[in-house]
Amino acid sequence: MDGKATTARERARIEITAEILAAARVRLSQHGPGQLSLRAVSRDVGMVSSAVYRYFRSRDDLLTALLIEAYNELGAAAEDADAAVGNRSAYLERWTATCTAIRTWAISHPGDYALLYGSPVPGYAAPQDTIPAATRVTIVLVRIVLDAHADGATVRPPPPLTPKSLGKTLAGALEFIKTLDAPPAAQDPEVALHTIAAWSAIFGTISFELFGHLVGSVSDYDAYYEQVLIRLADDLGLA
Amino acid sequence: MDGKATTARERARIEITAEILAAARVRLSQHGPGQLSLRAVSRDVGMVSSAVYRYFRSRDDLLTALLIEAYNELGAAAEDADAAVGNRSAYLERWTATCTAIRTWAISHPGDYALLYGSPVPGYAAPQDTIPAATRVTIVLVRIVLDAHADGATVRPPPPLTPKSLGKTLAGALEFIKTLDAPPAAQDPEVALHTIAAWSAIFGTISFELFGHLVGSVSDYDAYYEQVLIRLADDLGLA
DNA sequence: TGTACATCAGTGAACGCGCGTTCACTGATGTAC
DNA sequence: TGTACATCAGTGAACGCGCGTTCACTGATGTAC
Repeated sequence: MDGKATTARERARIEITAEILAAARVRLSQHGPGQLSLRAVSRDVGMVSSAVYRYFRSRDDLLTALLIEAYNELGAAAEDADAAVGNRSAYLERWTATCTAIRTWAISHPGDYALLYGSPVPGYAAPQDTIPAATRVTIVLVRIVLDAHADGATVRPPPPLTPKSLGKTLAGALEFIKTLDAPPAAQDPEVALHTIAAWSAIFGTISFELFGHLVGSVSDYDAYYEQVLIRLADDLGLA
Repeated sequence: MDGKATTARERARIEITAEILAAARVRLSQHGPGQLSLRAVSRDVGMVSSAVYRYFRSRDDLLTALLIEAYNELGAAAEDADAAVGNRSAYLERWTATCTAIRTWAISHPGDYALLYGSPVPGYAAPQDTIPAATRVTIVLVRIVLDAHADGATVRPPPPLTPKSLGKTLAGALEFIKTLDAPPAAQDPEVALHTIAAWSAIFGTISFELFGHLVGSVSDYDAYYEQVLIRLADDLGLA
């Protein structure tokens, strides 16, 4: 069992695990998180429901695996979109490309998106294992901001009311930013605040679109989203 | 039946309808939309499940009534918070008070909030009846922006890339704004864009907090939210 | 004011459904000698 | 290379559960005369 010679059983196990996950993803994309059940997935994959227990200890385990896979897929989409921009100093372009990729992914995987960013699934609490996957997309966005600020970008001076304690409020975020080798210029509560706010705004905008809150107000979601992105980038000092 | 002399039956009907709704709201606040079922509500209210059908034609009817009640409660909270600001020209104060009231309501009614702004309930589509109630909170926010812009507030000039078609993209929103007797200065796609974006950002921020996406980044949600509000107000030209 | 009938609220049993999970089983795959 | 045993994937029945909805019923409230 030195990892080289995989038996037929081992190969089958990996393949079927993937097959179950894929079936669950399809169900999720076509029917939403509410319709996702272990039995439904087992039916889709052509197994008896109890057989799935050979691959996932419980429904919650399956959910966790799904969350991780979906987060990773979204994260990869964001990473790829950013990486595809040749001019690494075109921060606005990187920002727009990344955010557009995020929305594109969300629209083509509405069920997954609802699972990740909609109301939490009742009776299920995501374990710590999902964090690294969940963080990938965030890192892409933050990295663009950090790169821009290493290159002289600035955020508008804060309004007069900013309390001294803002750094403490965002200590976790600032710590996280340090992890990413942030330039000193970006290790600033004001930059962190704008970044977190922009991050929330992006997902708020996508959620409003997908969950139907913009019906009647916005007729061209593509155009709307692009303009929102540009304003957010402007706010972050990207160009 | 001239509406004056209500019979005991009629009074009872109104009271019990309200009682059922109240029980459903309690369930919602304590267990979330996933745990909301007609049977559970009937149990809470001490009735047999079939009896609820005397008051609501179906589960979907009950859901609709709940949505309307919750939207109205949120709308009223926002309206009250705005109205409580004596100086009607203190737009930043009105904005902050209103947005704070929205978040306060959301936090004390997380289940209702998830029902209104989280992932849609599977198999349920909200009917048109919910629109007026849903719009109330939006009107409060928009009204503050409109008042400020009638009073000389301005939004920063848009970045160079703004397309001519932005007005068409936001035609619905501009139409809606006209309904509210918007001053000419505010009948501007750029103002509309900033307003819708701010509206989405507020609910995105609240959702991120309630749905757990800020865990680890933000330690003091009150302080964080207040600073986000101030930046949004700044962006909208409020002061 | 009293009686006869109509309306309606609430009961309790039943329908068919899907769910997560357990368990004893069969039969195929892998391993040790 | 062949045999004996251990491991494991998948089956099918069963468990107890909660769900939305229907239906014939009882008994109270309302209405017309």
